[in-house]
This record gives sequence, C-alpha cells and structure tokens, in this order.
Amino acid sequence: MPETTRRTERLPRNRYGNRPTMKDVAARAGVGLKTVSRVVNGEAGVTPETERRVQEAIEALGFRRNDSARVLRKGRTASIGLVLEDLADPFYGPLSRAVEEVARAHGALLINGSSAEDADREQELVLALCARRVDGLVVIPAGDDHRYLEPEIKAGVATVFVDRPAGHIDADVVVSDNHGGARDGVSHLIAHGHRRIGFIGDMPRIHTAAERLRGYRTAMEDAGIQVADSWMSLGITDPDRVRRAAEDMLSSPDPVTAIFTGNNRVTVTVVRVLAEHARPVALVGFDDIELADLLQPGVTVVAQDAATLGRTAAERLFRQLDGTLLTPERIVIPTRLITRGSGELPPAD
Amino acid sequence: MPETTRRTERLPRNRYGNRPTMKDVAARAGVGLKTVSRVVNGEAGVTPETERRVQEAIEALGFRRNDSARVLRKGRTASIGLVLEDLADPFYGPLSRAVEEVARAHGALLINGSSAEDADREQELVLALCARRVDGLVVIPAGDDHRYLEPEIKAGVATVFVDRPAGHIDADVVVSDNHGGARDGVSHLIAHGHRRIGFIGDMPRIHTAAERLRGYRTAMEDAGIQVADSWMSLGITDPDRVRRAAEDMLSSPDPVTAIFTGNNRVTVTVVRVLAEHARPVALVGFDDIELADLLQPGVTVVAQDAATLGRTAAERLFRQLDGTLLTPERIVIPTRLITRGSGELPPAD
DNA sequence: CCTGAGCCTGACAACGTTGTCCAGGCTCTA
DNA sequence: TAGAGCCTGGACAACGTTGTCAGGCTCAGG
Repeated sequence: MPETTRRTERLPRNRYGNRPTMKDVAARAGVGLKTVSRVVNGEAGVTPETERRVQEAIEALGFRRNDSARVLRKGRTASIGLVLEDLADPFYGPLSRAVEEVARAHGALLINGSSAEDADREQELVLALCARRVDGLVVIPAGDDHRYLEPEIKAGVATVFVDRPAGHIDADVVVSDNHGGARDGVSHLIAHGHRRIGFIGDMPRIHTAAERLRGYRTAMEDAGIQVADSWMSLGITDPDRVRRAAEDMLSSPDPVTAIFTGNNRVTVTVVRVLAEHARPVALVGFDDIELADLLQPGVTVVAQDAATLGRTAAERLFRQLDGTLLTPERIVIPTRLITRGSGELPPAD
Repeated sequence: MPETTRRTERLPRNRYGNRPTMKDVAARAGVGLKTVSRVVNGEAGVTPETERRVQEAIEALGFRRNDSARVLRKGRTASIGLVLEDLADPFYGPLSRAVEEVARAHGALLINGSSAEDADREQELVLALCARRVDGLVVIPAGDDHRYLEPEIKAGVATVFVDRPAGHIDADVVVSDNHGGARDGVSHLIAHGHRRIGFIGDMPRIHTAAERLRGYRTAMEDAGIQVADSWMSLGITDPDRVRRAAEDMLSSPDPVTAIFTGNNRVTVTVVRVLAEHARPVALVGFDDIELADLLQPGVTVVAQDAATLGRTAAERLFRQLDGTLLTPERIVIPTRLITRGSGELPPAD
C-alpha cells in the first residue's frame, strides 16, 4: 500500500467557530480549570488576585460559558417550548408574549414553533423540543391524540395544554370558556329579537370550534328555536369559503338576520361581506379584533383573554417544575361580551 | 479515622427525570453503546437482527436521544435566536413566522425573545442566546450600540439585523425603505392639496422613527413647504401621548389638515381621535393595519412587508452559515402605498 | 487448511462544563 | 513550635453523545 496521508490529523475544525473554553482561559491565566469555573459562576473560595487574573484572561479571549455543556452537566436546560398554531395570528401574539414573560421571570428561555394546524407537524415539533430536553412544554394542540407524549411526561417533562384540551391523556389544560362565551353571544342576539341566526366557524375537528358550535346550539335550544342546517357552516377559515357561507345564509329564501362567527378570522371576512350587504345584519364574533370599535357599526364580540391564557398556563408549568403541583386540572378562563353596536342591531325583516 | 459513610454514593438524582440513555438501551439490548448510536442515527453496518433488538429496547425504555448532548459533541446546535421588540405587536407576528419557516426548512429551531425596547434587556437576551450557542441570531435592535456582539460574531455566530441597523458594528442589515416610504406617503398628501401636514412618530432614538421623520422632511422640502415645529411630535407610542399630540395639532390656531403617522400603534390611536373630530382630516399611516379597508374612510397606508423582511433576513443568516456569504450588506425592502380613502381627502380649510 | 478481504461490533476518547475530594500553604492557638 | 483548622487551588470523573479505530467473525480463493 502506498504511503498515503490518510491519517486524520486532529482537524482544527470550527467547533462553534473555535471558541475559547475554560481550559484556554485557565491556561492563559495560569490557573486550574476549576478555578475558572468558580470565577465564572461567582463561587466563593478564590483570592481577589486570582480572580482578577482570570477575569483578564476571559476578557482577552472573549470567553463565554457554553451553557449547552453546562446544561448537560446540570440536568436542567432552563428553557421551555411553546408550540402554537401560527405565530402570525394576532390571537397568539399576546399569548406567546405572556408565556415568555413568565419564563423570563423564572430565568428560562422560550423556544417557539408553529404547527400550522397540522397534527404531524405538532408532534414533530414537540418531540424535537423533548429531544432538546426543554424543561417544560406549553402546547396549543393541533392534533387530537397526544398519547405520544406519555413517555415524555412520565420522564419528567412538565406539560400544559392551552386553548384546547389534550387528546387521550391526562394533563393540565387551560382553556377559554368557549361554550359559555358562544352561548352568551348568541343569547345576546336572541335578546335583541333575532331568531334566524347563522353560525360560521372553523373545522369541527378543532375543539374550540366544536365547543362554540355547542354554545350556539345551547343558546338556541334554551330559547326554543329550532335550528336549520343551512344556518350552520363549519370548515376552513379561508376567506373564500367563509364569504360563500355568509352569502348563502344571507341570500337563502329564509335568510338569517344575524350571524355569530366562530373566530377572529371568520369575523373579519364576515364584516367585509356585511359591509357590501344592503340590509343590515347583526353580528357577534368570538375573539376580539383590533379596531372593532371604529367600524360602522362597531363589532360586538365575545373577547378571550389571550394573555391570561398564556400566563396561567406558564405559571402552572413552573409550578409543575417546582413540584408544587399535584394532579392535572382543567382551568377555564372566562370570556367577556363587549357590545359595540353590531350585536345590538334589530332584525331587519 | 473512624469508618464514616462519607462516600458519595451515586445519588440517583433526577437528571431529566431519570431518562434512559443510550447506555441503558445498550445494556438492555445486550449490545455496545456505539451500536445503539448507529441504530438511532440510521447509520449503516448493523445487522437487521441486532437493529431489531435495539429498536425493541428503545421502545421498551421510551428512549429519546438527548440532542443537547449530541450538539455538544457535534458543534452545531441547529437553533437560531430571534430577538425582537414585542411578540405581541402585530407587525412582528408575520416577521417571526417567516423567520421560523426558513429555520424549519434548514432543520433549525427558533428561540424567541422580546426586548421590550430596552437596550439592556436586548443585550442580556442576545448574550444568553450566544451562551446557548445558537448558530445564528436575527436581531431587531433596541439599543444603538452593538459592539458587545463583536467577540461573538468573530467567534462565528452568524448575525443579521432586521428593521433597524446595528450600532457601531459592520453586519448584515435588512430594513424597510423607511425614508422613501414616508416621503412617498407625505408626498401623496401634498399631491392631494395639503400643505399643513402633521407628523406623529415614535421616539427619535429609534432608527425607523428618525428615518420616517426624515422622509417627511424630505417630502415637505421638495414641495417647498416650511415645516412648523408644532407639526411634529415624537415620543412614546402610548395612546395618551399620541392622543394629546394629535389633538394639539388639530386645535392649534393654524391647524394641520392632514397627519402622517409613524407606525401602526400611532395610526390606530389617531384614527380614534379623527373619528371624534368634526372636520375631516386626511391621514396616511406607516405600516398596514388590519381592517384598514373597512373603516370610514379606509385608511391609506405605507405598507411594510414584514414577512419579506423576516424571510430575507433568515435566508441571509443561513447563507452566512453555509459560508456562501462574504461581506455584510444592507438590503432595503421597498414599501407600498395602499390608497383607501383617508389619504385622498382634500384639505378642509 | 491458510490467507486476506470485508463486514459487524464495541472500547475508548472527546465535546465543555460542574461536583467531589484531596493536597498544600497559611494562620492561629496552646 | 507544633498541631489544628481554614482557605485556596487543582486533579479527576461524570453528564450523554459521536468519531476513531481495532478486533473478531465469515467467506471466498488459493
């Protein structure tokens, strides 16, 4: 065999771009490794003089402790994962921010991911976060079966579900009062004289959508109103679909005089449709929307408190981590009816 | 010395809640550690029979690879950090989402943090992310001096600034055309006959606010209009402050007939003020706002493309990581004037 | 039956940090 | 002045993973 230079010479590969380590600092300061560790962590037992030398070496080399390695040693990553549907949705911004604030207060970082309402992507994300060994997870479920999380939870990953319950596992859940909120919103329309009321919502497999529909049905039933199938439309919240649904309800031989919308995206589209509509139609929407008060008429909504949802969930998560928390609970955050005009329009018959 | 039981017995502490490791899997499957590693990573060179035994052990123990340890060995964390001002601000939602999508396409996770427009908090966050050894950073700067990042960048942390340029360091920047956009918006008002035009913006130390003010001045100057000090108001975007500023401009002896607002939060407040105002006042706002088309009149805006900002920045980041990228650049994303009515109102004199 | 090639497999070190423990030097007291 | 005790500093192992390498086995060819 010819004399090849096959020997893998200790390739000076860029590990983190060749960052200095404690070893380098120690060498430069002429002290032991552990002494550097002590200085970096502010532990006692180092002479001021030694500390000064170490600090100097740190500055000179631009050393920064590798928390990734630290975490490996310590066992806690001081980071939590948040999996939600879509960061770009205005409902999740405040929720996410609230979770972040709580995390920050506990010295943890937040790793964020959007599931795009896809169960597989949710699972992929959640498991990736578990592999990173996040201390806990706040999950807004896209899928409806979370048994895949069981081993993780058993292994100690704190978990709280928000906005929608988990599927087939027993875990902490923080949700809005979807049923009650929708019932109140629809009752509000009934109280203003409406009987033919339409409901346009998200896909029925989404828990919140189903609950809100249930709230609609409860209100109608309580008022003794028989609901026609053509008054209800559930499906994707794509503007085209929603627009068609609204137009159908409004142009049928027996048209609705009011519409209850199942979430912010639907509400926005329906507001657009109603703006072009000749006859005034009453509207109450689930979720608050920005500038709702400035429209003509102002949009009456059942507002959720996204920040409280997020804060409550995150606080519960950290209580799980403290060990303060015992059994999984279901926490319901109340909604609030905000009247602004559109929900108080009388039926135009 | 008496026979003490001082020996530190391998305390069975909860490390990640006692998760099984490759060692445990190896023991159970009766194979070597490395074989487990091979199976887990789908490497070649394992008999089907051996692989089966390992897979079984993995299932039985609920093993999941610790990516945190993996990363330590490998040198890349496959995660990037995003530091922005406030996740709850509707402008940052789509931006954040765009960054996340690009990260996902490159197999990286996104760690998110809000600086709350506080330079210290920005630095604290950025350095925390560097300590976690994120591969790269997308930063929307709150502070105006980023020299603290120099050692990190030198050490190989890819960095891209978005929305505002970095202070005192040479780095990639992706910004909107703030000056040009504001100039166009104000020129639009001038073209519709306005001469007394007010400007209400964010704190002047924020780069975008200053640039937009400069655009305002340019447009006014180009039209040969002398700007009165009382027409300009910069400061925090708190609704009370903005409201007072708008009311002052409108009630002065020589009131403005049009207002240009410096960002979405300001626009929203000014829309509210104008809705209560007797005389019609023209309005053009920087940043698009949801439902702007449904207001009476529709709100004319200079729209930024938040998603493109985020996507461009993230793509550039990964090109830095590929080594494809050479010198830092400044990329300007154009804005778009969307006319909806409020900007086309004639001066009411 | 022997040899060499090729395939599997596992021992070992290393990644950068922290916990444990021990050694040496110092101070203080008897 | 010696011994006790404290303070400082460093050697070493460990966290869970992956890269390197060598050993053992099988099988074909001589």
